[in-house]
Amino acid sequence: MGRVTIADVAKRAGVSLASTSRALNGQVASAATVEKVRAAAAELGYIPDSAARSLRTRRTGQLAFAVADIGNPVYVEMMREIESVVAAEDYRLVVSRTGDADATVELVRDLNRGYVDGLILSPLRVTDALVAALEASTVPAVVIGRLPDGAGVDTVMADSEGGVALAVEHLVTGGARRIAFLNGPVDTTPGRFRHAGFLRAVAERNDLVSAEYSAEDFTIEAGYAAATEIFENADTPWDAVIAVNDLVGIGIMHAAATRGISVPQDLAVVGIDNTSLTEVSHPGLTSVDLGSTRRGRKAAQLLLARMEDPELAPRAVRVPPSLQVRGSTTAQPTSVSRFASGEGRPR
Amino acid sequence: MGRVTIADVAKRAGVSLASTSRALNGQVASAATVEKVRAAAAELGYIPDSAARSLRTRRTGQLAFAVADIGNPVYVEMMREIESVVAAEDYRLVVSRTGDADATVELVRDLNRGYVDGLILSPLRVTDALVAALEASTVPAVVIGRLPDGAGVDTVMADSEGGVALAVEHLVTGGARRIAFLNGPVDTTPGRFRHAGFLRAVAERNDLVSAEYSAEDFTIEAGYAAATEIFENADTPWDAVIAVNDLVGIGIMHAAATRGISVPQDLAVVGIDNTSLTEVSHPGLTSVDLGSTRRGRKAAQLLLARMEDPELAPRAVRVPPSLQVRGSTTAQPTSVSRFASGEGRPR
DNA sequence: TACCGTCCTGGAATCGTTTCCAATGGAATC
DNA sequence: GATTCCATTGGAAACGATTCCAGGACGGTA
Repeated sequence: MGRVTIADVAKRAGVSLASTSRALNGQVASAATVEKVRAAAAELGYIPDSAARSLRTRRTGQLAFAVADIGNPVYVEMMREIESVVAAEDYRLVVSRTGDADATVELVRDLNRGYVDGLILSPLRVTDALVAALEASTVPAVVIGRLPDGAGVDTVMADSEGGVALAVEHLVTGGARRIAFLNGPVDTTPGRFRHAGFLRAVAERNDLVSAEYSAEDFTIEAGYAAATEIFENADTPWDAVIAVNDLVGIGIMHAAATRGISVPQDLAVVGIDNTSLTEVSHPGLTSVDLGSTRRGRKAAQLLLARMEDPELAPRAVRVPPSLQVRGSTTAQPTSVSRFASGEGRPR
Repeated sequence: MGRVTIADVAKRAGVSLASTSRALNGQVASAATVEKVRAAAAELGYIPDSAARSLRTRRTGQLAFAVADIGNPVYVEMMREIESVVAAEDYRLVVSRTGDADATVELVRDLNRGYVDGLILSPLRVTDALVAALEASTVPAVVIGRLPDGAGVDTVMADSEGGVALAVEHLVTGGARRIAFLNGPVDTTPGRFRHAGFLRAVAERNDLVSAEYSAEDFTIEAGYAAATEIFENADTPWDAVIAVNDLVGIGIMHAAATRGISVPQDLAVVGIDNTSLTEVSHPGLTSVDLGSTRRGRKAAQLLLARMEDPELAPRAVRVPPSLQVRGSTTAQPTSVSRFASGEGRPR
């Protein structure tokens, strides 16, 4: 015995194929028919075939989430949130790697195969070709990040500038005057905007000494290497360093520990993203929360809304930042006690 | 103009639909035909439809990876590895949550919808119904974890017992005699086997004082709470604690820090899974590596092999454990320097 | 009784591919 | 020149669902 199809169910129930389909899908059908069909389907253990249904309905019940590196906790947190939002609407989540710029464009073009009903994309680098592909796509897409003004694509963006300003303000309030920014690759969206935020925040005050460095990647290792170099060569002993993300921030803290620089007494460190890592490090890493889970949720909601009504005007949502202060910027011996109290990072 | 179908390409190329399909899929076709078809397809921007293809070929090019909680770094590491293995064979990855026991069974049954060609499942709890569903499934599945002996399903398992034994041995060598085990929920696969490993390892020596506790969940928070309670009530000051996983281990270290217990001098802590978190904490967390990435890779390979040949006899692969020693068990001031050297966790 | 409207029903078309199978044409062999 | 063979080809039948559309049954009203 092979697969049980709807035809088998129809035969067993003694009604037509059409009626069977209607009965199973809650379309118009008499109570008697529904009853017979339900029973027959249950007896046979009928399970509808996705491919056939997709072919006919032009819907897959799947959404894609594409990022550069699923290893980065910030993407994991987004994914979790997105999964929970779309699962509530019975969508499955397909994960993809964006790869390099060409691969990203290829990924967007591939949407036309129709293997998903929508895409949430968080590209590290945005090219013209990518924007064009997104605008041309018949499959709805939402971008988490920044697109050029006027791009006809839904986006949800973080307020990097505002977030970094919060960090600078916090550090200055704590007495810091010599503040460095350790960026990641500058040709990326986060690299560019977080850096810009730092420049602006620093420019707004005239009592600060500042400089920008950059790590080769958004990783702990790269952060460690870059920080080590800074510590060795800097003629200015920095009061504080703001890292482009938490991973790089952790790398800085390790480098400091290795050289006997104590955090936060000798050096304050601030990360960005407020991932769960901030609570694992010791001391806890003060971090700018750019709302990754909220961005994930927002993106999922935008996508669902657009799939509902494709004619909607493109929207750009901005999620406000906040600062989560931990031990890496203030000497608070009880800074780890939140595990008992349940405060801290939003879950 | 609507979707471009293969019929449009056929017309444009001036050949039959059948020939067009063959030409595009590298089946037998004359060079001239291939050329014409290629050109026509390119001009029209033809992209084959996944649903139609799946319906006909009974293949989707998708695999599912199902775990309890994508937030746990050990699953993220597995997923990364799995993704890279299957992407090389042009498979996409669908992520699912296992949820509770019933939901897991439901998930396996759902495979019969045919939305994926295979499944990699890492269930926290294994029920008879789950095993039955897996054995009955027409879609190949591989389980990362333990199934009852004789279950006709491919599995890849960690050597929890061996791994915990390594940890005990390491601690004893370091001088520890009073060793506690902080488990997670005991009715889960990892809870059960890691605990059993501890009991056996301890039983093999007669000079040890030991006890087992359990945290309510496999999280930092639960580890912190349980450890705090242990520190408050224990009449035995423990030399070392082995945690059921890294998250709980980190929780223990935080609890220790809060109470002024210094690690590793007053208390040694060992985690399990050797996730990236072990290098974020300070000091670094010594951890039993149960080969999560290798298990992920193995699982992916087993799955691909079984899809290739469904008649294969079920296989059970065991991945050997190792111990990664870090600062939480030995006072090594340079324990964080590996970021510079590139050693440590396999990537 | 005739007519109309409502509610259900089933036949058949359709979604876009792949692939079976019979047919064609030309080259090669005798 | 007839026969065999091989390489290609195109028509048509799947794959398994949903949905259009015409028609039948039935009840109510004139």
